[in-house]
Amino acid sequence: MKTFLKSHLEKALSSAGLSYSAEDLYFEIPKNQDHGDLSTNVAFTLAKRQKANPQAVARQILEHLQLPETLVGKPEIAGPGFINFKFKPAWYLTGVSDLLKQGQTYGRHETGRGKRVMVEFVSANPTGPLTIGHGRQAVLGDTIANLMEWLGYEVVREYYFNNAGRQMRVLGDSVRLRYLEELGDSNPFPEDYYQGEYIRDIARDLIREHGASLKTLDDVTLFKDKAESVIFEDIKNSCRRLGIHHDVYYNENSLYENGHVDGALALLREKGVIYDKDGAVWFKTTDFGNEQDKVLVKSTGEPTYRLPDIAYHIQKFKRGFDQVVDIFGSDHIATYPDVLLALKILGYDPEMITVLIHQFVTVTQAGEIVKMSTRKANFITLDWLTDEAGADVVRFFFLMRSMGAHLNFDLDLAKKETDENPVFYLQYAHARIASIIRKAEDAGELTWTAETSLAPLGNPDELDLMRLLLQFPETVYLTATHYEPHRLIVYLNELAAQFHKFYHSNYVIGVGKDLGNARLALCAATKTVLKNGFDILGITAPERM
RNA sequence: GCUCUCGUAGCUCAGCUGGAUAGAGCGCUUGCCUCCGGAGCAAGAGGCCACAGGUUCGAAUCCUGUCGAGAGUACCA
Repeated sequence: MKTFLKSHLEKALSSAGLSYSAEDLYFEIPKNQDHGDLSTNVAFTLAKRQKANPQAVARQILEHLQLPETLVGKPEIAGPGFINFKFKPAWYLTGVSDLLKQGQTYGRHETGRGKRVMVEFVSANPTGPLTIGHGRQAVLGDTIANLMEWLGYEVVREYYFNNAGRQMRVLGDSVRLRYLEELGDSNPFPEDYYQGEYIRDIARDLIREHGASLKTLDDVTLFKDKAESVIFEDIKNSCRRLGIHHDVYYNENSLYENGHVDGALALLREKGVIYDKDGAVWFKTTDFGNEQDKVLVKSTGEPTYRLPDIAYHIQKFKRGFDQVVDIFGSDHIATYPDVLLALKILGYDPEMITVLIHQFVTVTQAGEIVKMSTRKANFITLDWLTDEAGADVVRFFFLMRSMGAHLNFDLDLAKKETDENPVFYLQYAHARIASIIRKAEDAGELTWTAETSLAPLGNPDELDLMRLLLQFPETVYLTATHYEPHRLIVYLNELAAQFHKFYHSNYVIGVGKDLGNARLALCAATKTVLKNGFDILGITAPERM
């Protein structure tokens, strides 16, 4: 709808002899419907540049603007120089017919066709169950991946993990100590070890499988491996319950085995941004405006997380991705600038990497803030939340706020308010439409197809509903390109509200065949858009509730 | 100390390259079920958009400063 007007406007501008650039042509949907369906402030932008009166410029534009009268009404100049466009019903009718023809592909785009994008998310090391914080990231990542698919990209969902290093040794030893404890040997359990009950569960598993035969084993490898496989399975299951899967689990260790870590260091060294001091290897980030140089390899010979991260991202591009999306919690906010800097030095375009930082979930219970820490075991697991609220509610809840905002999760409210959760409002609209369609078709009176004549539609409720339906493709596009899933929820909410409003004063059944069929088709169109939106969000579209 | 994110209704939050009268949900008040699903609809109360300056035709939105919240600031990840 915008591109249509845009091309006409461009013609008008050039025939009026006004110079413009593509960015000048911007349309917005006015908040106030008296201002039409679309509005442009192009007269302001051009007037500013030429130091002219915006209203005069607007008049000049309109003199040269020719639009098909069957689709668009006469544009009007309003206020200090806005140009407002109002569409005629015919525009909506053809739009909704198209919608019905496209069905479940309505809202998809081609902009990413032939391009590959990787979305990396969760990437929690297998040291414990996923928490609510991980849950937010998991749902965000999966939904952003869905959105990229709707833009036409080929998407790979990736999980990066590390099963080596100190953390994992501590994990293994934690299991070992619990194992001994369960067998009656009490040992002091260090405070910085993993305190969670799940460690004890794993230890009991080992007793079931091996009895006391591991008692004299000092090497933690077996304990570590067992913990890793049990926990990883648990993590995957937590994701699965929310409809989330990963295509690739990328092991940090493979970067060492294939020489990519050393390779990355060597490349940086060639660029002269590396030096040795105090037995460690340093990255000269101060040359690029940083306060401090960063260590890439410790004096122990062990690399810090930065170096494998750099190597990993080099591999992402070598593996042929055109675009990379990384999703981190705000606790990783300091780590990515060094990685991006290194990639830039090595000649990669940092624009190809989109780093999305989401704020943490703060959990309150009985007015108290619950602190989350995997190690302290004072955390709330994602599984628990899924048990309590259900997958749809969990997904929706994590998506409904912008990721830059802290998400306040009131547990008491989440538990007792499930009936009034906004997700039900949307799903109810879908179920209600399904019910109407069933009833109308069962009565044998009404039918609809993509060819059904929508001409009888035209009252304000119907036009408002159609207007919103036709905004869906653009909403998907904006939601995806801004990586802001909550925008789609805001839109779907508006759509559901408009449908309920339409429903209350416009009968489908019992109003005659022509109008009935047309309204039935409008219901079907609404159902399609809701369903397509739910698919992107990953929530179910119930036929009955 | 420094960096990043944030501050909008009683609460939780939207507000699209800066646009016209600042919105939604929950909670509160009041109406609406002989009729397609009342998990709904309609109406109402509720605001110095943290504060102070600046930029311009125009600021919740951009810039500077102050205050307040969160995260980061390791030879931990």
